[in-house]
Amino acid sequence: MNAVTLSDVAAHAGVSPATVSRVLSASRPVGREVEARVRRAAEELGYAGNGIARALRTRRTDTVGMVVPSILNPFFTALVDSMENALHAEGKHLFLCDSRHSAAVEAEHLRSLIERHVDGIVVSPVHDADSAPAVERSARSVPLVQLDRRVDVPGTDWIGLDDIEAMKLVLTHLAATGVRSAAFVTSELTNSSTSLRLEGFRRWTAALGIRVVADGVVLGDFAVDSGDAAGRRLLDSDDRPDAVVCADDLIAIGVLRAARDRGVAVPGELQVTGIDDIVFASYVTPALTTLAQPTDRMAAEALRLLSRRADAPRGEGGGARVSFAPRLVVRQSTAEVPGAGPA
Amino acid sequence: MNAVTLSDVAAHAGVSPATVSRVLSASRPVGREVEARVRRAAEELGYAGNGIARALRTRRTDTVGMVVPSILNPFFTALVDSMENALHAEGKHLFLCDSRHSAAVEAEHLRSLIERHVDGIVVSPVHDADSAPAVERSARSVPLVQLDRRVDVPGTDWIGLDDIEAMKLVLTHLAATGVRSAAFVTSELTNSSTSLRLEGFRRWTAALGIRVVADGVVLGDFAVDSGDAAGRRLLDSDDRPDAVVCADDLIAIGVLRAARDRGVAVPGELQVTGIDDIVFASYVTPALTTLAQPTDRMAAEALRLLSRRADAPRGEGGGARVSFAPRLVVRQSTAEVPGAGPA
DNA sequence: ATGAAAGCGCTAACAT
DNA sequence: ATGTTAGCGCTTTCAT
Repeated sequence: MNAVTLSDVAAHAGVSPATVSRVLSASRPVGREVEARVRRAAEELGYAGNGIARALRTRRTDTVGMVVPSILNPFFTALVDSMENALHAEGKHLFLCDSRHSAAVEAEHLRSLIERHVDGIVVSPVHDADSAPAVERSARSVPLVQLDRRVDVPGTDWIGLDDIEAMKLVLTHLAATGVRSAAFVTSELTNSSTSLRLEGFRRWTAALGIRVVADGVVLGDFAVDSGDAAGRRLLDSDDRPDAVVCADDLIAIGVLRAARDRGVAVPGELQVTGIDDIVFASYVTPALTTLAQPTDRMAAEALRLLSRRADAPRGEGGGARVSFAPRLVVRQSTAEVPGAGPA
Repeated sequence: MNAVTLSDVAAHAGVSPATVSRVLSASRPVGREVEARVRRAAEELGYAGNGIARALRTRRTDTVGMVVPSILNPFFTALVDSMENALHAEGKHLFLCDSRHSAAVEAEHLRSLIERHVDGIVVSPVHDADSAPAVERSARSVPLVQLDRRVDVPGTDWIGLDDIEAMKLVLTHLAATGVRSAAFVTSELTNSSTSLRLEGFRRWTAALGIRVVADGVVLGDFAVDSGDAAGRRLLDSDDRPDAVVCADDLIAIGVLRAARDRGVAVPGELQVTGIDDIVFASYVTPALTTLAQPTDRMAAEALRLLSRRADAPRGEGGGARVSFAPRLVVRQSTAEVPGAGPA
């Protein structure tokens, strides 16, 4: 519909296209009077510019692609928001892709992003194994960092949570409230977060002398319904735990619902914890004790690593692994710590 | 990093660039043997293609831009998800922009999308008045439809909820449960949804003989904390309503929290309703009675209108206004309808 | 069925 | 400080 080109502006202002380009991109000094004429011409014609042509020439799109397992998961929504903020501050833009938990869709998105020549890619791979080939291939043609989840690809950077530390924080808190036995509810072991959190759970229950109940590790999805089902199972068991530690807040909210349906008092008879501190964690009843992830800092770090890769000569180099410690947010789904006075 | 071009493939296969293009885009018949040779060459060289160059030439990007007030609002998250689904089905991609409730940021995003030559724009304008200039300007250079919220710009299409019908559904239900007085909590009157919902509230309370309490229309934001504050105000008032009708689920969740803090039983002493049926509406206590929006159908309709505009010669034409009726989802925040037996 | 050539709109050498 | 020229990688007439 709009077809005003840079050459049109040049003709209108009586200068060369190069001069117009210099004025509009401020890439080189230009005479005061000429500059004014060019600006006025551009204004009069309603010149809009063509980012496609510019990108073809400069080989930069000022765009970063982001691929997440599902934007419907509030944690990823928050991560996307943090990335958008961070990019906006640098005048860059975000091209968002949703894998809908499918490695095939994810691979397709990655290919498309590379074809679009984004300046970098931030990806949270859906699957430990299935995601690896596409991630590896992509990392060869564009700066790429993994965020939150990761696959094992040599020479790529990763930013995420210190999962072991996360489990330490949660279990130490629970131990202080008097918990003697616990269960762990998480997703299938097909992504990195899950595996590490389970490892942390095992390590720190052992270290703190908390007993893991029979069938005390339940695998499902990162979803409320999955947590609900797991909760029922655990509550109906003969070996009911003092606490259910969940690998994310959605699962924890499901467990809370199961407890309510079963008439089990939280935190009186059962304590429950999550991870992520999604917005709704504070709105459920009882409000959820969880671990907050510093998504803003993670996003900033992701961008830093991305531009480092962009500047690097061609450095495969070692893959950086930057993990952030979460912050424990104590709410009403866990019990008071004896001796700890009220705030 | 990757620099394999179509010409490289052509040279490798011993054919002209034109032939390679024809094979890879299947745009014209090509000899069987030649085709095989080209495909093998592309494969061997790891040819990826350059979407920028293609877009420059074809003037199509297979990309639709979407601009929403805030992706952190779960309703918009759902809308984005629906759009992504619909686009994915047609092999197109979504370029998502978040206005963070700022008309200035929104205008910037719109400009950027046009510069990127997206094939179309779907926008939910943040502000009745402030958003208008940029929306109007954008609509002149690219097919554009408004979704959910709208500004008054002649000749642009809009898809959204039938807000009057929405209020009718809610209030009819409340009347049936025995509600005699009500209040309405919404955002400031700076966006289209709010104004229409308020109008519907006024019209249908009058029609159904429901009294609007003193100071019974409270304005704030589409946010939980805002609903919480409004809820306290209404509950502390001398003229406490039987029901609080909220303009979205976030507000309603805030009102529920206020009721709990004040020890007011829901739905016994106070009934509460929302709009949107966000995922968490069913997880709060008591689960929220609300109106579900058919976001998938809305997204599909948005795309249909978009391509209609793309095909149109240059038709300003009349702006279509397509509104969808919501579906009432009755949960525990409203009372039983007397005489209506259990399901 | 294939190739040659032009050009999408812009920027970056290279002149002057 | 400004203009001239070439060309980013692709598709698409127009020839053959």
